Amino acid sequence: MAGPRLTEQLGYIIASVNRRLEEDLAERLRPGGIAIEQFRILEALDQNGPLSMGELAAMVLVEPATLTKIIDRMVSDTLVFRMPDERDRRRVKVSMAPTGEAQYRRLSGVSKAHEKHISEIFDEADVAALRTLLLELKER
Amino acid sequence: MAGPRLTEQLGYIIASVNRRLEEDLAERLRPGGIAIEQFRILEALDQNGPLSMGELAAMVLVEPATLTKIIDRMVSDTLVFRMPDERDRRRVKVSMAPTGEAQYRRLSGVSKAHEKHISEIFDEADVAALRTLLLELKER
DNA sequence: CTCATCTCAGGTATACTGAGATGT
DNA sequence: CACATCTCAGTAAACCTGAGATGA
Repeated sequence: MAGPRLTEQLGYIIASVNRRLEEDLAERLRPGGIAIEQFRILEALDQNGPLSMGELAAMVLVEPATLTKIIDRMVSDTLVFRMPDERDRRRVKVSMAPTGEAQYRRLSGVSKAHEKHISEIFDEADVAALRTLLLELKER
Repeated sequence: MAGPRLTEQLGYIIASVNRRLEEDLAERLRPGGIAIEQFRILEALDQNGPLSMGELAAMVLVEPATLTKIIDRMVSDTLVFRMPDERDRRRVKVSMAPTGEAQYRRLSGVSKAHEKHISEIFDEADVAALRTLLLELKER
């Protein structure tokens, strides 16, 4: 009748690992004085060009209402700016501003270092296996 | 020079998966009107008996200061109670109260169902592999 | 008119930090 | 005295929900 032990549950293990990794990443971003979500936003914009609020919220894993406030702050800091989407004027597109590009360039080594930190724990095959399994889990 | 794509980074993938799983778990717990952290606390106490605030905080993945407030609420709801640890009186032990046991019993099927939901995506070997890889990542 | 997209506002819960109290 | 454990207070950011504005 007893449930599975907490520490053996996959959901719990993933939460722990996620916590650890976010601590590591936050630590690496601390000198830049930028939060993880903001960093991911800059990264997403750098890699995809301008994105709508909705697309960005899904990508950065925050609620739309929360993203509104994050972007408000980033606009104040002139990291990004908003623009109406001319094709569908309900949408608001977010673009990288020069300050944001500079900021991102300064921190762009962080992702690589962080990923490297992770991969040093495993050999290549394990990293690949882990990625495949997690991606499968993510899609469902 | 470009960093790894956001959506291919292991850290990001784990964050996404974690988010999905927490949504699923929160959904299952909604009828019981209990949050994930509180549920994990009840689970930890059920499986280990009374734990100190420090042990519990580590297990439930929250800061000690945050746990203090969560336990305050749970004490108000008579789910758990605090007791001084007689061997080391700096410590505060948290114990399950009868209401908590009843509440947990009512929800104890949730963990199993949640884990089952996860494992249905994979075959047994994949689940085992994933668990092993994540545990390795967790320990470092 | 219906639906989609985004913003806003109110209330609740958490994170983080540093300071304080108590005990080892 | 140094150190560990827990609590407390203040600030910041996030969640959730529902309501509103705008436009397809």
